[in-house]
Amino acid sequence: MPRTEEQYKDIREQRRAIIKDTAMEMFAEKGFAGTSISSIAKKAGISKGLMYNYFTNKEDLIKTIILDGFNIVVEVFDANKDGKLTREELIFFVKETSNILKANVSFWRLYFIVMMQADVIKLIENEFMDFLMPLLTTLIKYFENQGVENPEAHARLLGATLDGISLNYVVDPEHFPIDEVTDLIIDKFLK
Amino acid sequence: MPRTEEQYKDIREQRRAIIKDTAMEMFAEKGFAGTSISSIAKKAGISKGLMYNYFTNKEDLIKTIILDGFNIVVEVFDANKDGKLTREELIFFVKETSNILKANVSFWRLYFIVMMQADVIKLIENEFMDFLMPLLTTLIKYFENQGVENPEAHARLLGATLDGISLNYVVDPEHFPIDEVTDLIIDKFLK
Amino acid sequence: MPRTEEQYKDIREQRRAIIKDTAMEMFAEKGFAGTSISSIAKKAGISKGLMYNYFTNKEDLIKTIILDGFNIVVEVFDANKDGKLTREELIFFVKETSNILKANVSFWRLYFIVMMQADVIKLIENEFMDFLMPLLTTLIKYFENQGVENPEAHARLLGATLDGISLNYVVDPEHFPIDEVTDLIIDKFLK
Amino acid sequence: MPRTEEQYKDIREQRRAIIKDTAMEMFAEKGFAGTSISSIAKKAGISKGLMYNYFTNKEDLIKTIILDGFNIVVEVFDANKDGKLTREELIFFVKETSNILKANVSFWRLYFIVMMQADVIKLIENEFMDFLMPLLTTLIKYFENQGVENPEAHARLLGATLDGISLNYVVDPEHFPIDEVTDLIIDKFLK
DNA sequence: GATGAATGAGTATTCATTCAT
DNA sequence: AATGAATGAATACTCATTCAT
Repeated sequence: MPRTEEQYKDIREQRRAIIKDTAMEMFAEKGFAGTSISSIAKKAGISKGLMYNYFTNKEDLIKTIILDGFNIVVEVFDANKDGKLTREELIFFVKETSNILKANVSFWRLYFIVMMQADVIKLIENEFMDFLMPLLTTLIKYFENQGVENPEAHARLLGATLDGISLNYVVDPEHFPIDEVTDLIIDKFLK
Repeated sequence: MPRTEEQYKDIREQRRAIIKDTAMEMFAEKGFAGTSISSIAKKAGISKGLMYNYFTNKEDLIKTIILDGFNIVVEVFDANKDGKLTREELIFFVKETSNILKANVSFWRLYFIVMMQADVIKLIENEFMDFLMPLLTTLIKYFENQGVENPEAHARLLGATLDGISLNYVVDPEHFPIDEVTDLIIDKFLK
Repeated sequence: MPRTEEQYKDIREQRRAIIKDTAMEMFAEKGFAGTSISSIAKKAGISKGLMYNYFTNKEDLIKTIILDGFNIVVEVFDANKDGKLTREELIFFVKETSNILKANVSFWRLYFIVMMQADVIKLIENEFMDFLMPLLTTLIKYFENQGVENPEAHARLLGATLDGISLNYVVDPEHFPIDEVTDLIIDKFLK
Repeated sequence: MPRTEEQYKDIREQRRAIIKDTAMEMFAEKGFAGTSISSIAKKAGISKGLMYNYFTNKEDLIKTIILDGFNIVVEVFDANKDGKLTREELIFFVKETSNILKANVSFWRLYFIVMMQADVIKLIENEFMDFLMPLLTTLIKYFENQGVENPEAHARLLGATLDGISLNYVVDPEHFPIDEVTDLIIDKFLK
């Protein structure tokens, strides 16, 4: 009996996930340019040719991986999509950032490593900005409403700080005191 | 008659400088793996073959560049070598960080990119840690002396924040308001 | 649908044979170092890249060719694998050498020319010794059992003589009286 | 005081000799293609550019070396030019072969390597044959006078044996017992 | 859908040779 | 005569991508 359309779709999606996971691991390990399509295929247990059935090319593969990560973040902050931010929402936002990191360190470790690569950044520059700017605008508005002197500097500093924390945690999750540091940010920025 | 030894030395040093500057710019622009030796040669106005007269290979070139910059950093923070930090010294430290970044964006861009690449990290891992750990220790001591509740969290947060700022500035130097953000850090952490 | 495993195997074996034959001819004509991979590819009617699908590198190619020849010889002398040699076996051995040469002069002509090249010898030194030493040891034992005064010199001389005959025959098969010379060796060494 | 013309000529000739000796050693060690002009220059203690003042190019250098050696050989066997061979002369001939080999292994190593390369053979083929054929004829006559059944087979076998010995010795001069083997030939063929 | 053979442009690197000084 | 910087063509090898089956 042939598989149902549903089953085929499931197989495809599982396989896509395997390819993406494998690729992310290898991109993190050897760099984007240093990882060949055929080595990913081999490790993922499929043929080279079949890779192109799932992703149109190498660029598509890395973009998909990166955008998947964006989407997770975007989804989490869905609550703020109205463009307005209360103090409580922002505190949630900050805490949630650390929770997401802690919940899946290994994924985000790879994610950061992959994202930092110059050639990768170049590929997703536009999408990255499309994702980042609304968040930044919302933050700036928040600090404006708080009546601080330099709202953009505040917003940029908070963003940069969250980047720095993520990076430090992800590089050395065992030693970086993420909970204390998170509390400290809230204390410094949001009290 | 051949040129004098002095003349040959001058030629070599000038050429080496041109190659390093050009390479750094391109590595920062396109990444290490994404920049070919021949494209550097072309941009530097010399032949591909001559590159190998000045650097034994691509790895030698990137290492030389990284270590050159590393020496600059070590020299700048030499003042803090006593291991004790006053508030004024720390403020100087923070400001100097942004000054160094601004003074040579393209180098620090490359520097960050390189530090993120797993296989390149291994090349200078040891030297990097030898440089970083004393700074962290000194920072922790500073916050201990300030009598804050969680000195390590403060030190880590400040370090992470400087990382995040550096990263954000380096990725988009035209838009990131580094001076305002720097003032804000001083205001938040060191007042 | 992909080809069957059988089909792929057939394709690979045919291609490998074509590449090896072409390479041997060119190595004999222009020397190992003087023959480029891409020129072999062109003459074999395939792309440069495909060469590396069949042989991991140039060294692998020459080694495969040389070891193919060893294996033919080893197989023929399989009968002597017990390490003991009767006079009859040794006579068979000597006669078989000339028979093998006569049966495929053109192959062995190329083979000798390729084998004589210093850079080639260097690459297969170990394998060559692994192949040669057992034969030599067996020969020495034979002459020991015959009670001659200097068994190693006898064994070496017989080996060198067979080399010289092969070389002379292969260089000029039409004029070199291989049968008479073979009979003479048997007469001189094995009576 | 400037050097005399004579002195300049002496210096040139000494330098040419040094270059040739150095080159021969390196060609024998690493093969012709595997030895770079600049490595010869470095080992000979002169600049790369000056090499071209002494030899018009790499081919000129190898040809000069080969023809030099060829002249040595012709000179040594001049004594046998009368076409008649006594047993004592033939024994001297055989012994002299091994003496010449032993006296300059690295040259003969190179010489054999070069003779094996098809395109180089064509350069000196004629001179080589002019030298070899009379020797063969003389040998055949010798065995005729000895009253052996098949004089040509004897002459060919002796020639081939000397070739084989030369080859084996030159390939592995440290282990090949050339003196014992030489004595054995004399014993087998010339007693 | 699936395979892996096949392509060709691209990469780092080497080296004989030239040339300004 | 002497130097070594400079060139550029050539080489081994890689890899994203295509395609016949």
